[in-house]
Amino acid sequence: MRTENMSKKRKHESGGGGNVLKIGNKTISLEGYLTKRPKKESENPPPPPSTEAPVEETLAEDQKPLKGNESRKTRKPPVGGDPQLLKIRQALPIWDYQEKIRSILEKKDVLLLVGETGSGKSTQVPQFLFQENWCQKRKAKVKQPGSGKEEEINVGGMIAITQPRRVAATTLAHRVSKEAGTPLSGQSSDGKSKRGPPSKGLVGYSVRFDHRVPQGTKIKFLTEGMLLQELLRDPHLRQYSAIVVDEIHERSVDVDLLSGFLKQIITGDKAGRGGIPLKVVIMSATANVEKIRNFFSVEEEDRAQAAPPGPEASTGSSVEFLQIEGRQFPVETVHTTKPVPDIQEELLKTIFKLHTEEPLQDKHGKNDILAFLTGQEEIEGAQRLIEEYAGTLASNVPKIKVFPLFGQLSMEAQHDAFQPVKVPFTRKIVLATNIAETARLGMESLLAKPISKSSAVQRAGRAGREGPGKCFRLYTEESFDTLQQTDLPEILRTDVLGAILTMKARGIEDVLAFPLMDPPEVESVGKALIHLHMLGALDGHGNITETGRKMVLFPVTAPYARVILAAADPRYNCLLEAIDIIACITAGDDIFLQLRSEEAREDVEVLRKELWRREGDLLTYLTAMQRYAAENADRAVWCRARKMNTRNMRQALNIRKQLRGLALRHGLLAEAPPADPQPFAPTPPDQAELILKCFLKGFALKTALLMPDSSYATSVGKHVVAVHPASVLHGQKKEAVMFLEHVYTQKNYAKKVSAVQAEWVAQAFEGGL
DNA sequence: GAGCACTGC
Repeated sequence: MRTENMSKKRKHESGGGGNVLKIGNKTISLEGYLTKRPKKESENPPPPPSTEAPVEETLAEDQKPLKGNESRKTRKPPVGGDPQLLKIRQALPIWDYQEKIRSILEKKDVLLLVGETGSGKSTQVPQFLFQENWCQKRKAKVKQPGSGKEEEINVGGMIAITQPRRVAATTLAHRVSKEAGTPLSGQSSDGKSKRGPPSKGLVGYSVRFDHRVPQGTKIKFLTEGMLLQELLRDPHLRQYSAIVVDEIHERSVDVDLLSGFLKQIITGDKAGRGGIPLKVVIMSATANVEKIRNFFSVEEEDRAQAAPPGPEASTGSSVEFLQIEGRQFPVETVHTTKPVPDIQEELLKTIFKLHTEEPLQDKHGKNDILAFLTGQEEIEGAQRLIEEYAGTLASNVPKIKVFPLFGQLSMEAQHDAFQPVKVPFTRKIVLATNIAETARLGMESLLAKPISKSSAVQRAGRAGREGPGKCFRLYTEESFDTLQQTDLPEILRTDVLGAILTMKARGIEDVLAFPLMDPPEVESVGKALIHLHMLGALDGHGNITETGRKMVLFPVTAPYARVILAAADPRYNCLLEAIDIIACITAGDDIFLQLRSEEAREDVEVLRKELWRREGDLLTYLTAMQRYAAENADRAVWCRARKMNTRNMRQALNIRKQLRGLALRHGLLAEAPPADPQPFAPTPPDQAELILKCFLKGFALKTALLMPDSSYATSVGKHVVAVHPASVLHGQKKEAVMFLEHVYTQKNYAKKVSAVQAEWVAQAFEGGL
């Protein structure tokens, strides 16, 4: 049973995979919640593949391409692996389509595959394809760009499968390597890679902070962002024979950009790949794929541009379409008959009606309840009310155990929400934000979004994955009818600054001509171009500069990348400090937890004030990072004493390490900084001034001057902004402030605020700092 | 004195 609530959240479906999920070092079992496999199998998890097995021999046999006229019918199923796993794989809806998929891709370069979550497409499609003839590594001749000399290179041999999120990529890779029966090891960026000779394996993955690509990898899972990064070094994606783009329906900016680059590669002249085509499989969990299909269909004009029409030009370039039929239990969807005046009350009524009327368990499993709410506060409120009311129930009614689930909860608490309740005669109720929707916890679910009808319909279908289900929409059928058909893709909702720089750095001169499924407004592209010019990433002709090329090497937004470059300049010489600050800011939510009560504030006031700096939030972040890194004892204890977000501080340290490494590799740092812990020494005021001037290089537009009436007005546009109460500069008057973020809520608020001098701001605009 | 959620390099 699911209860859903109107919410603006992004939806998401997880990829295939098992019912056990690894997050960092933790293994989270989804059993008893949204179990994907029949009970029997999940109760008897197959043994891990033995590392003693003759892996190399297996590989040699399995990786053999088909010979000449070898019959496909007689070929063994791909990769031995575990026989129990093979049985599960054979039961997947996609299994019966494998010959069809192979035969399509033998003839065509592009396949659009629609299949529900759980159809097995993410795990099986790459395994269906890696032995194909076209998927083997080949020698090819390409002309060198400058000299025109011919050079022999390797093209192809690997399949890339992109995922929107890291957890999905790593989880799927683990799953597929198990199925394939080959170890998933190799170079790990965390320095924990195993000793001894590098192992061989069919499957690898590459995500930020974590790369495991064993020797002989044929199937590589990566995040969309990571493939975009690879595109910088390898514009023709020469190491790949095929790219599988999974979860394209989510329409992230990254997947939209990736689609554009892939379209250019498949419609281009292929000279950069020595004439060897790149196969592309586009996978979507939603059926309304007309736009995607049209986008990848090669129009006559595209083809004419790509190559002069030849006898074979009219075949082989169109998009093949294949829909996988899923298995579905019926889902009863119920709307309210009239608009709900109080959503909280309606939620309670629905939950308790279900609780008293529905059995705790039926033959399909437990009847737990999952409800989606909009935010943490709403969840905490609902939990209080439910528990209060549950206490008044008669003793013959089952007990209730409520599990809240939102991003700010500790990993342990999030983990709890996925465990079956151990107390007998008790129903589990999970109250979640859209965190439960993401592959973060590997669980697919339903969530009504007022903006997307198609996904609401799709989600309702999902309630019937393990057995008949019910879906309660706490709004009327009429409001459902008013929902938009689909979501607005992210690229139309957000700033395109980063997207434009991504294109420019990958050789796109005319960004307006770049193929996109949903091109943003020309005006917003123009604004981004101007902003990039101001940042020094583009020259007067709109061409990428050396500065711009260096900026894209750093995994931060363009303004932060500009700050990093400025900080590396000998005139400023504050790179390590800038990196510390940027790491803290980009690690997620604020590293300082918001304190609600006066009491909580008093508890940590003394310790927090040790970190405060009169210069503002940036220098405060710097102090926090330096003290945290200097901490020799338990860093988690250090965080808790100051009510700081432990998870984000750990993440900040990861980012800091990555940015330092990149700075070193690209010559911004002469030598590696000394290892932690280093003794803390406060940053002197003149150094603080240099740091703030560096940030002005990236954020000159985000400055405001003090007005005679004590308000602040932005330097450009003269909009009134107020310093956010979470800032250390709240309530203070400074002649000018720089803010890295702003939100418009009750007021126009500036966040991440620093005190600067009006003169510095003027200099930043003149570019004369 | 505030307040939506989540993702990526």
